[in-house]
Amino acid sequence: MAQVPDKPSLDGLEDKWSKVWEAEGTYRFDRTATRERVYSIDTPPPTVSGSLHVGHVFSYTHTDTVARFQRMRGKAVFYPMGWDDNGLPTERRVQNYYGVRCDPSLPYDPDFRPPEEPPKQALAVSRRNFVELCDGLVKQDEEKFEELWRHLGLSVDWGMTYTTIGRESQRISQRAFLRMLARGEAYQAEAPTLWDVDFRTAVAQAELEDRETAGAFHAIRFRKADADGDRPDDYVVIETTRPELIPACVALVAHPDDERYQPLFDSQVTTPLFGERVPVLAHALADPEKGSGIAMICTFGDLTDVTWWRELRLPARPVVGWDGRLRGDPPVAHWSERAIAAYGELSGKTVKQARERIVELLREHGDLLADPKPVTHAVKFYEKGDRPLEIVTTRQWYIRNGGRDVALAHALLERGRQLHWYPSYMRARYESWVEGLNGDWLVSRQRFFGVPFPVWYALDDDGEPDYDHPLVPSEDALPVDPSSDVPDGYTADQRGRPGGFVADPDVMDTWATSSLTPQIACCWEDDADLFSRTYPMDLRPQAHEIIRTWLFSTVVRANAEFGDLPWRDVAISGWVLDPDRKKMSKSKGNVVTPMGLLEQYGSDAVRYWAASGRPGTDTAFDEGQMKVGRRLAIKILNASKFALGAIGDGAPGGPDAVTEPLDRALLAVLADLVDEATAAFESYDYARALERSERFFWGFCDDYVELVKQRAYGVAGEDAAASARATLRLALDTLLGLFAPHLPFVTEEVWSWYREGSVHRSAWPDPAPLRAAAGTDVLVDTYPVAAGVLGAVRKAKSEARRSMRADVDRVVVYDTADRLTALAAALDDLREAGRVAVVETVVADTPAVEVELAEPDAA
RNA sequence: GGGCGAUUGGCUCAGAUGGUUAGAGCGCCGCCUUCACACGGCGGAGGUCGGGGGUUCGAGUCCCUCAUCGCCCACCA
Repeated sequence: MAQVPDKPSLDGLEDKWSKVWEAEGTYRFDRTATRERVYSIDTPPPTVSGSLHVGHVFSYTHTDTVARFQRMRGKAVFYPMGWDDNGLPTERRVQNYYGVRCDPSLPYDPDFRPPEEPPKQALAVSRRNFVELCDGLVKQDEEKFEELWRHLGLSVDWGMTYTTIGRESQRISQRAFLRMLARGEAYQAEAPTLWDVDFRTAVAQAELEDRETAGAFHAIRFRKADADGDRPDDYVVIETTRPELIPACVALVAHPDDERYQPLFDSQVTTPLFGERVPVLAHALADPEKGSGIAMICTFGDLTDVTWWRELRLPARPVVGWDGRLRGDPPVAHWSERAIAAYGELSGKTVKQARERIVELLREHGDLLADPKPVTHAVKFYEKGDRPLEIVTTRQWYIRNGGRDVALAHALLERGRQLHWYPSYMRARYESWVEGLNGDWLVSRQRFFGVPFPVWYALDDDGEPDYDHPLVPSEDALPVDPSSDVPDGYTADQRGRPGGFVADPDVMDTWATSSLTPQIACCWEDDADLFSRTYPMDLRPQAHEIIRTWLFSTVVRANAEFGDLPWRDVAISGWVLDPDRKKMSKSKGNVVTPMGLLEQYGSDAVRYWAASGRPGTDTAFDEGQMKVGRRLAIKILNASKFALGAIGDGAPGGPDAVTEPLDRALLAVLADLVDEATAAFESYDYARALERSERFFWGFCDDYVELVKQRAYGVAGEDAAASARATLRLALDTLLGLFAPHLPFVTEEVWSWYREGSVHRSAWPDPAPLRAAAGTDVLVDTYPVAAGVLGAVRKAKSEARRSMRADVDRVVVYDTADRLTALAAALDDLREAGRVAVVETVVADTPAVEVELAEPDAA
């Protein structure tokens, strides 16, 4: 046991205790615990290709308070940390950091070293070299992240970290994929796909966002095919924001009930400039209110085009290539020379350039009927992208997620209802997402730093891959990299040869791996013993904006593999907002670094701010709250120091020593507080638990400690002193326990002054002994009434501008008979604390306190 | 367009299942160098709870409606 310091301080507690916790294995998971004793947490693996900001500190603190609570409740807490280093964000960071780009056609260079300074022109490196650079950089990042988390005091078992690009994750990710493939839940299809032209990869519905973008309506005339003159009546006018797609036009479409266009249905028109004959068709999705009420269908301008194209069984005339430029060859072979020349004006241009050029051409030909009408409209973007998405037909892998299967969608909605949501209203986001799915989950990405699809294709005699019968490895061979590993029955030299094989070139989307974090953390199939003790997990903590991605996809995977939920509870945390109510921005987050805050205010203080944010609620970034937290932590040091000084070195009395009515009343109130804090934590309301504990604690310091101070020193005799000391000891133990999940450093520091072991391994406060000490006949009001009178005495002294030590001649308390009876037992304490000579009580309907101060000393 | 959430003193927030004069903290003002705490303590001023209507003996707390803000979702040519 350590000494109580003369001058307790918060400085250095983080270093001191994080070292001790590491050395003692305080947070190590007990692998012998059976499932019902385990509390397992599916911690979000932070993206390491960036920096941790205060938003991370905020939400990870929430989870940590819950972990600490459950640990004190006697659970073996399974709380591993993962690092999400897989995927595009890491690729982008590596490209910028080293000034390189990946060129998969290059051979591996084992001696490659990145340049000291990033070159102006990005250096092309092989895929394997690129992946090695990624691996190296993420390791550096992960070390920094771990340091911050330790400083913050996350009670993670640091012996159990995983990374989403690690071997284990790749194995589990590939295994889960192969099983879905075998069950028909994963499939590939060649279909129109949302495509980012800068990243040159397909993207999934979950990664889309709409952005208001400036555009313009162009009124364009299409000549009726059977027109014999050049009268206005010979034309149909459409309005479009994408005139550059006219060469990709395959039909016009109007609503079946639209009388303006009914006569035209099934007739033909010709496209301007290109003279292609296309039909006029009817479809209910066409909106008579929009534009001129008739639209051109192109392959493909937007998702509605895809629907029309599919349902009306139209031909495809794609013009936009993978690079976002118009393709070199015209989409139709039989075009006239004039049409081919017109297309030649567009080919090779970006979509934007082509649009400008075709508008000029249309104007020259008189097919543009008016100046373009500027509009602002919502356009789909990849959430990490800079240019609007195009729709390109490609072969991709999909996982069934209910987007094309009503029965599966219902099953997943049902899973959502089985899950316990905290706060409960967050479930609405899950449901609206599932109900709005418009296709299966596209999981393949044409990128490099990710988990490869464990698949090869046999090449026929012409060297064409047989996509319908993919070659797969056995599970015990996983993980595989098909670009270097060879499928069973083939030799390496058959790669790419007719009659040989070829690797699937794609990697899985990040979410395809992170949707398996419960399986990865719990070591599915790789450690059956651990898995049986930890899975399905107890808690998924996460932010609300990734309900549609991370949460939903995790449910999809667990439902497919195990027919069950991956966890019982989900706790949704809010965002950190700037003081001006905007989501905390990256730039802002870099100005205010988490480590700077932790050093300035102390980790407990920053945790206090975080833990004050109620579950699911966006919270303003507020250094003022950190100051308050720091003050609370210091108060805990000092109040504990006093309490321990008053208790003295002798063995503390147990509950039996508590005899004084005021002491018994305090413990009764404290027992209620324990119940309230426990209930709050059980429903993940760490903020409520903190707020109630804090409120009690300040009253405890201001009122109770002041009331019993003199008695504890012995002015009222040994028994009365022993009662106060035993109560102080019980209250101190209890309060440290209640605060331990929120303020782990200061509570551990105080605990070490007078107890063995860690407060974080001690039992969560139990109200039963407190109630036993209070007794069944306790007058609970004794404490609040006495505290109220003491407050009135203080107020009188303060208003008289006198010292709190000033003497008081007489106090008269007016109150109800019951409350005065409760107060009676604490009158001696009240006189000592307030330096009051005489206290009188008068039964009255209206409570009041009269205070007569003594004359100040003439001196 | 649909849905969810929020709207309480200058600021940031509490106010379970409706019930005495609506609570904190910050900031502000004043006082107190008190033997746990000057990285302090004590006290004060300051809101009638976004607007309107309703239910009720009684509403910040339930219902309706409007407004503003934020977020989620949606096949916006």
